[in-house]
Amino acid sequence: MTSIRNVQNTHISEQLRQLHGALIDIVSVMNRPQRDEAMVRAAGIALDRALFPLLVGIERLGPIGVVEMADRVGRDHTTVSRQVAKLESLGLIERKGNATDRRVREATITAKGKAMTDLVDAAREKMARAIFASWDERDFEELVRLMRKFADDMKRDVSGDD
Amino acid sequence: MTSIRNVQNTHISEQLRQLHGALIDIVSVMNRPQRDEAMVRAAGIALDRALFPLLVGIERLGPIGVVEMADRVGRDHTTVSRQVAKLESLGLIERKGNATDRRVREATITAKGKAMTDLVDAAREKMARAIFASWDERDFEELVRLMRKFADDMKRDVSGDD
DNA sequence: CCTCAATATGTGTATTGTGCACATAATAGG
DNA sequence: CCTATTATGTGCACAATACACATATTGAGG
Repeated sequence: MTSIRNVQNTHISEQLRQLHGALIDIVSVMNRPQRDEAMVRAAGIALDRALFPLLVGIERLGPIGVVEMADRVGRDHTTVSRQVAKLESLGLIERKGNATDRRVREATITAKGKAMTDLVDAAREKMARAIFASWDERDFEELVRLMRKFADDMKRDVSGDD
Repeated sequence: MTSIRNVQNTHISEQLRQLHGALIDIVSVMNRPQRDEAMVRAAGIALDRALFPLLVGIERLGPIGVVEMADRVGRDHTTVSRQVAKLESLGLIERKGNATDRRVREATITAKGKAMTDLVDAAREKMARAIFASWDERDFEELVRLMRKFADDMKRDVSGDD
């Protein structure tokens, strides 16, 4: 192995560590005393901390079953089963059996639930616009493109050899 | 407001939604049955699920106090206090009072703890290299740069008006 | 120098969240 | 048809978490 190659490898390792650090910071901010929850609470609605990611996920990915959702959030399917049931009883989502596979009971967001995620989305967008206000357009577009690409390749890789 | 401006605003909103979607996917993968934990478990060591993010955080950010760490992970400081105490009793971190402020007991990773995070880091780097194998160098460098910038601006913004 | 609000850490205790063992229903493939 | 696999769900014990409260220290004013 040439020393040039070593340098490059070292450089990539450093870059990867940088990237991981940035991801930690981002997740850290997203974890803050649950900004979303605080938001909604301020709007007069209360929702258990644990239910929020699920509601958002169902809005984004629905109709979606319990198992797939559990895989997404990294929790046991029984845990998610209970939480989804709670969201249903609150009228924030509804479920109906899938036509072709009657084992799955797909969850979809209701108007009431959507009203809630819309509030949160608006708050998030406002925050995001503040963050990107000082960015030039090229960088912004590039971030979106590369982040999307990264997420896709990550998913592909994980499902591939796992 | 001109219609051109509307189009731009709509475009940005779409981009932001894209970005948020990508972030959800990324966090989703990072949440998988705790890849890290599974890794370490495979290496013969067992560590409570909840302790892992803290150990990694202390390795990255240490020396660091309980309150700041709690802020990072979005948990109550009392919860983190107990978890850090557990990490200490396991010999994975150590703590010493800060010289100038004797209220804080800063946590630092030990050799034993470092050995553990090194294992995980190696696994993560391997995974990351697989993901980026098909990327051209420019895109990769740009992703790192922009992600770091994004994380920094995000932090700045949050601490600013919160 | 003294007082008091603010900050960092920690303990007791009740509640919530979570996973495992297990069960049922439906599907898919010999 | 059987049988292995998959999706969902319940009972239960335990882990994780937050709230109320306590102690020690700091720092800013008076």
